[in-house]
Amino acid sequence: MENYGIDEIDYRILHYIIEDSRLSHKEIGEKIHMTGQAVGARIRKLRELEIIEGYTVRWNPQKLGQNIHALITVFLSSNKAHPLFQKFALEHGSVAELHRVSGEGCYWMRVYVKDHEELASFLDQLLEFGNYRVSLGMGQLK
Amino acid sequence: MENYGIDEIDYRILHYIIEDSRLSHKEIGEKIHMTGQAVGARIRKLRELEIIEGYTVRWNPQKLGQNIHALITVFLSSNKAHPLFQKFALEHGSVAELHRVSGEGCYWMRVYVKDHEELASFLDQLLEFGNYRVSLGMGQLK
DNA sequence: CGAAATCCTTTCCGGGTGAAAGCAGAAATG
DNA sequence: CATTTCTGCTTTCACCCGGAAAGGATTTCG
Repeated sequence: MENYGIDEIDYRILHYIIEDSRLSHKEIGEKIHMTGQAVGARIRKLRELEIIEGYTVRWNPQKLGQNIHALITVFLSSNKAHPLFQKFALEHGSVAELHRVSGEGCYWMRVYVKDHEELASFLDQLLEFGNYRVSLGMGQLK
Repeated sequence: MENYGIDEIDYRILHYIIEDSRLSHKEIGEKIHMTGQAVGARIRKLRELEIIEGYTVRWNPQKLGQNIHALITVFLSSNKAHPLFQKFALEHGSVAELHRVSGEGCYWMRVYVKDHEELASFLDQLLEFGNYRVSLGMGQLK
């Protein structure tokens, strides 16, 4: 819970740029009654503390033909399977996110593919390493 | 698979800005042998097509004291529970992501909390609506 | 009280962004 | 084949943003 020197103002700034990282410092400053430069200094601090890890975009897989959004929990069948599975998942372009987990399963991952066929093929490959449980995303609410 | 007018160059640009949305158009242009303005026009097109939905940052929940990253599948006990559950999840600050799913469960969500106590309290509230399965994130690999 | 630290504002400069105009190559048409 | 049209890139330009530096207000501590 090392809270570094983060205060309420930093939180508010962080929320604003999570929402839209292209807000100018000046615009954010107007919301919180500061100059843009002061906001810039705080954002720089958030970067240096690595609370902000990087800048990216929200993009729409469906509009690129990735119509299937699968949330997959993986149960490896043997301890030896880990390195191979990791290599597989890291290198596979359909895997958008991968976590080691405890609780249900060994890994959890997010996969985007374009159709059922591609999903089936992916799951076939996955069977090499162990078992899985799949949920298909039907719409993001938040 | 409505591919709009997206070509290989657009894909490359998109990958670059998913990686780092603060790359200047000029820098991207150097990688793909174009001027910054041409890159800017393509990015504008990606925004207008809503392939790029918005700009945001990658941030580190742990450094803000949100030490627990829970991946939760929710099984609602009754059809009547949906509206209330949705309201609960949408309004609860710990819920970072929420999807309707088919397959395992009714909903899938990502939750950040600071400790086990907070998680337990959250799960208690969740029990009002139905059942759940929890996995705890132990490290992101991708 | 005086010094140091912190954090803000003011000022200024380099550079990025987006608009507009112009140009080149490809495709369509007579 | 010549002409027109369209598309997408480059050039130019004006504006604004972001970061650095310097200065000022407030708090902390000996």
